[in-house]
Order: sequence, then C-alpha cells, then structure tokens
Amino acid sequence: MSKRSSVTLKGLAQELGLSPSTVSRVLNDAAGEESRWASPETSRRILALAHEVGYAKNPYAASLRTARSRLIGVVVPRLQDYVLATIYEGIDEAAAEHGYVAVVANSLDNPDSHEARVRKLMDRRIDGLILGDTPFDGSTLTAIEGEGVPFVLVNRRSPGYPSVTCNDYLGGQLAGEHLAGLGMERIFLLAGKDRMSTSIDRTAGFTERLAEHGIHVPAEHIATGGFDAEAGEEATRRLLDTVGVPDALFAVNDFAAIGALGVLAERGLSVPDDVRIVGYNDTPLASGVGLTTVRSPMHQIGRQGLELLLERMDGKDVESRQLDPELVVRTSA
Amino acid sequence: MSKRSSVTLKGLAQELGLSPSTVSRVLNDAAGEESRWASPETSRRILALAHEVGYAKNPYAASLRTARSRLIGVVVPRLQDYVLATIYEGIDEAAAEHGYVAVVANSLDNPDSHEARVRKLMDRRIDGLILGDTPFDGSTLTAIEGEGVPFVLVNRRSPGYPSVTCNDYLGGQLAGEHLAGLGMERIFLLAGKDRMSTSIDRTAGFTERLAEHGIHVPAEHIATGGFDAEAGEEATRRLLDTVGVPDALFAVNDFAAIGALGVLAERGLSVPDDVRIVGYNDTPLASGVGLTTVRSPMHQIGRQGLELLLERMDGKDVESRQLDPELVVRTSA
DNA sequence: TCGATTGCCACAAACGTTTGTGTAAAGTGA
DNA sequence: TCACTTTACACAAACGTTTGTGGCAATCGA
Repeated sequence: MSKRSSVTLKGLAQELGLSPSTVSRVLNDAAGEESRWASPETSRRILALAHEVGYAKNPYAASLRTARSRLIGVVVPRLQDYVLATIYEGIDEAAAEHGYVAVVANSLDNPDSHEARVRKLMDRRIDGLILGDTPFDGSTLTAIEGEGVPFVLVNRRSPGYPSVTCNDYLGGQLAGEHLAGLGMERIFLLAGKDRMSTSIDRTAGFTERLAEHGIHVPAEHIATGGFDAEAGEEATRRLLDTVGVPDALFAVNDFAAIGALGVLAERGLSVPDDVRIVGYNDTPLASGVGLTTVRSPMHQIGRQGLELLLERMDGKDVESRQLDPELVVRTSA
Repeated sequence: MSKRSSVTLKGLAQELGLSPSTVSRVLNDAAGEESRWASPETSRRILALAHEVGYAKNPYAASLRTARSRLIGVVVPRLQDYVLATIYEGIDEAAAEHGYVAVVANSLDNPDSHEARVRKLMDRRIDGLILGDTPFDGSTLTAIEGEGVPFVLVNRRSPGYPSVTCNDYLGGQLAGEHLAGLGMERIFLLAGKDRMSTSIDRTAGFTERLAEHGIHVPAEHIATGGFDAEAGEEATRRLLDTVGVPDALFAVNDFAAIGALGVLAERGLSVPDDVRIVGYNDTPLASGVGLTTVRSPMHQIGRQGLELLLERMDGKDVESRQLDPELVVRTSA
C-alpha cells in the first residue's frame, strides 16, 4: 500500500507500452474490459496493472481539464442539529453512490456567515449546491442565482425554487387531528422560527385542521423562537406564565418538545395527564421519552435532494417533491 | 457577480499588461500591497483589479502544480451523534481559519466502511486526516500508516498515536467522587462500547475512584453496548431485571443516560429520589432534563485536533493532549 | 476486386496555476 | 567612477489529466 499517489497515468502507459490517451479512455469507460477503446486483451492488461499498483487518478488534473469537480456543496444551519445531520447523511450517501463527494458547511442561519460559506464552496468550484438553510422568502438566494451553479433546496422550501421537503402542512394536520380527537381545546403551539417554511407549513396545517374541528388557537398561545431545547423551555415558561396551563402543546420540533417536557415536569405538571404533548421529526430521543411525534423522512429528504440536484445538473427542469410524514403515537399524547 | 469562475490569472495579467507570474506572486503574498514581488504601485493595481472582477483562483490548477490540496479529511462514526458533530464543527471552524477546508465522512464504526471512506478521502489527495472513530487497540490504523498522509486522532485515543481527547479518566473520577459523596453504594454503570478509550477511561476513572471510597462495582452491575438512547434503555432494562434497583447509575454518555431516565420513569422509579443518575458530555438535552453530567470540551477537542494535525503536517513531532472536563450538577444527582 | 468501414491505437494541445531562472534598469558603496 | 547588489519584472516549463484528430491495418460489402 505504498504511496499509490505517485503513480500517474503516464507512468502506467509507459509501463504498458501504450499512450496515456488509450489508458485514460479505458480507465474511464464504465464498460470495463469491454471498452470500445482498446482490444479486450489490452483493456485487460490496463485494468490489471492499474489495480495492481493501486493507481488512483489525480482529481486535480482531471478537474482542471474537464472543468468539473465532482464535488457538491451542502450548506445547513447546523450540523449539531440531528435533523440536518440526518439529511446530510442521506445526501452524502447518495452522492457517494453517484461518484460525487459532498462538502458541508454550517451557516448558523446567519446571512453573513451563509454568504461567506457559499462563496468558499463556490471557490472550490463545486458542481452543484444543496441548501438546507433557506428562509421562506428566499432572501439568501439572490446572490447565488447569478453564479450559474445549479442548486436545490432541502428541508425548507421557498416558492419558485426546486426543493425536497417533508409535507409539513400534512404533518401539522396530523398533529392537529390527533389532538382534536383527544378532545383538547386549550392548545399551545411552539412554532419555531417564523421565517422558515418548516414552521410556517406545520403551523398552518395544524391550526387549520383544528379550525375544521371548531378549535381556535389564539395568537397569545403561539410562541415563536428557535428549534432547540432551550428555545422550547423558554417559550413554554413564557406561555405558562402568561396564559396558564393548557390541555395540550404542539411543538414543531422534537427538541423544543423535550424542552417543554422538562419545564412541565419542573412545574409539577404531569404528561400526559395534565398536559399532552406532540413533537415533530421523531428523533431517537423522542422514543426515549415517550414523545408522540410526527415522523419526517429526513434521510430520504437528503437522498432525494441529491437526486433532484443531479437532474438539474443534467439540465432537466424538475419540480419540487414533498415527502409524506406519519404520526407516531407514544405516551405523551 | 457574474461568473467570476471564468476569469483566470492569465486574463488578469493580460488586462494589466503583466506576466502571469508576477500576478501570481503578488496575489499569493500575504504581505499584500507591500509584496516584495512588484512595485507598490503595481501591487496595488493587481489587487484592485482582482478584487474588482472577483477573481478566484482555480484550486485545481493550483493543487496540480503544488501537489497540495488544502483539504483535510475527517472521519467520524456518525455525524448524527451530537458529540461528534460538535467536534467536527470545531475542526471545521479552525480549518477555515487556517485556509483549509474540511471534508467529513461517516464510518458507522464499521471497519469496511471505515476503510472505504478513508480510501475515498485519500483519493481526493487530502493533505491530512483526522480520525474520530479509532478503537483503543488502533486496529483501523495500520493501513493508513503506510500511505504517508499525516493524521491525528480525536475524541478516542489509542496508545502510541497523537490524539486530543477529553481527560476521560478524570471525568470518570469526577462522577465517582460525586456519587460517593452522596453516599451511594449500589451503583450501575452503562459503560458504552468496550473497545473505545472513551468507555475504557471513563469506566476506569469511575470505578477506581469509587474503590478509593471503599465502594465496589461488581461486573454484573456493568453493561456495555452503544452510546445512544436506545442502547441506554436496553442496558438499563436488563440490569433492572437481573439485579434489581440501584442507588445510582452512571452512563458514560448523556444519550444513554436519557434512555435510562426513560426506563426508570416507565418503571415508576423517581429520579433522584429512588435512583440518582449522572451522564457524560453535557449535551443540550442534559440541561433540558436536569441531568447531572460531566461536561467535556467537545468544540475545543475539534479545534485542537486540527491544530495538532497542522503541527504534524509541519513535520514537528507532537504529543497528545488531554482536555479537562468538569462536573455540572443538576437535579438528577 | 476495390472502396468504405471499423478496430485499435498514438499525437499533441489544452486546462490554470506555480516557480526556477533570466535580465534589464536602478540603486549602492567605495 | 566602477563593480556590486537590489528591484521589478518576464519567460517558460511543469503538474497529470482529457479529448479532438489522425493514421494504419484488418475487415466488410457488393
């Protein structure tokens, strides 16, 4: 396994008494030994030697020549977030299957940081870009459009751009239906960041479905903020302090729901007896704490995001995809 | 912002009436306008035009020439794991500061997958490698050594290799001391994966400190398994079923601790009244559920890991670093 | 039988940098 | 003043691929 990085195409060709061009064509032909670029015998010799010495093509030379990097960039708010990490895993997995490698960057949902990260990826000459941090209004997208790099959105959608997301409106409806079915009336809603489609759609689906059951969620019962446990705690505390104890609470994110769980326990309120809770995403911890939640196909969102991007890179025009979530009922509601 | 990818060094030079060599030297000189490669006036013109047209060097041409990619590879068991995601954030952040970009891959703690991922990174001609998935016996390292790519370990150590880790032995001691101080005697230990230094060291520190207090943790009170919530649940259930209810439980990972929390609740056991629990890492959820835990400097481990790698890449010989954890006491113990 | 096709391969240019070397002009010291 | 160093650049080769073009022999069709 010695320094295979030092053996070049030219070296191989010399060793074989062939020209680099022939070796290159055979090695790049998916047909392998049946390559139409050389005789079967020659093809076999090329493949054999390449394998024997562990030849690995220099991707920089290739990219320089072809002007394609086989790199795809991914930007997410934070990799620490289980949801995005899982989506990224899906992207990475699918990218590998297609011979691409994914490079990821955190934008922290901060426009300046986003801009800097995207620029850095562009400088690396990525062939395509997957954005996981786009607000509903698409405001971070204008600069990217001019660059000529194909991109798609994942997790969060923005009208007019191709994206693959969970059908969050449906997810919200599922949660609403469940709580309505349980006879809940006074309901809190931890709505997450109000500029993101995940929040907007889940909230809309939830409240509208409840409305169909004659249940109204007043504005003072809705708290916006973040998607993490801390934000969930804060929001719950605030709601509890200002409007008292509800029948139930829907958090558009499991982590926020778990934060709420903690605060409720701290106040001596029992779940589900005093308050019922439903979360969103079905992260592993949800099952640990018995949280009823809406399962979103995170891994699939990533995989399909990559595939959608590939199609766009092929010049096809594509349309957005919405993947259906399902409700998983546990002990919290 | 139009297609800055199309403006080349040669183009710049032509525009300026200079040779590409001069432009290249000035642009690469950290001294900026005071570059010793051209007159101040010329330097200024170069920088100005480069900025104006948004010139971005083609990294492939540069890498081809220099045989350095300014890419560093990172392999972790799973990015879904909050701990590793945070370490990676630290690596990524530090890498960016030093002009490198980090590329991450998941090995899933599977040797075959590990091998494949490392190879793929090597094929990309990374300048250095950071491994976050190395077992204590270093068995995954042998193939890498021959490749001539400098590497360091993070999070998990292995004797004889440079690494930056949490001082896990100390962390175990902290937990042991705390529980001993509380008068606990019958203690369960969720030890994680038994081939990893994180498990080994935390377990050793914990049991040895308890031993100093005259407390013995018998083998039947120790469960090995994984680091996640599910593994924590399983292990706890098993221990509860076979040896009854303990005074306290130490999990070498917060997620396992949270899993334990769930099972205890499910059995009607109260925390901390019936059973006290301490976890490890201080992940955000820990504060949400009031978990007493050992805080490990994850982000710092990542940052210092990158810096250690840089030193190794400089040819210096380096020694491993251990960062001190601290106990954070909440309501669970 | 002859012209056309096909199979198999080599030549050489190009991708955009970096860097060793060369060279005039300007500056320096004695 | 002269020998010298320094300043400020230019020239050109090289990094390792990919790919358009071209050529020669064998095969084919009629």
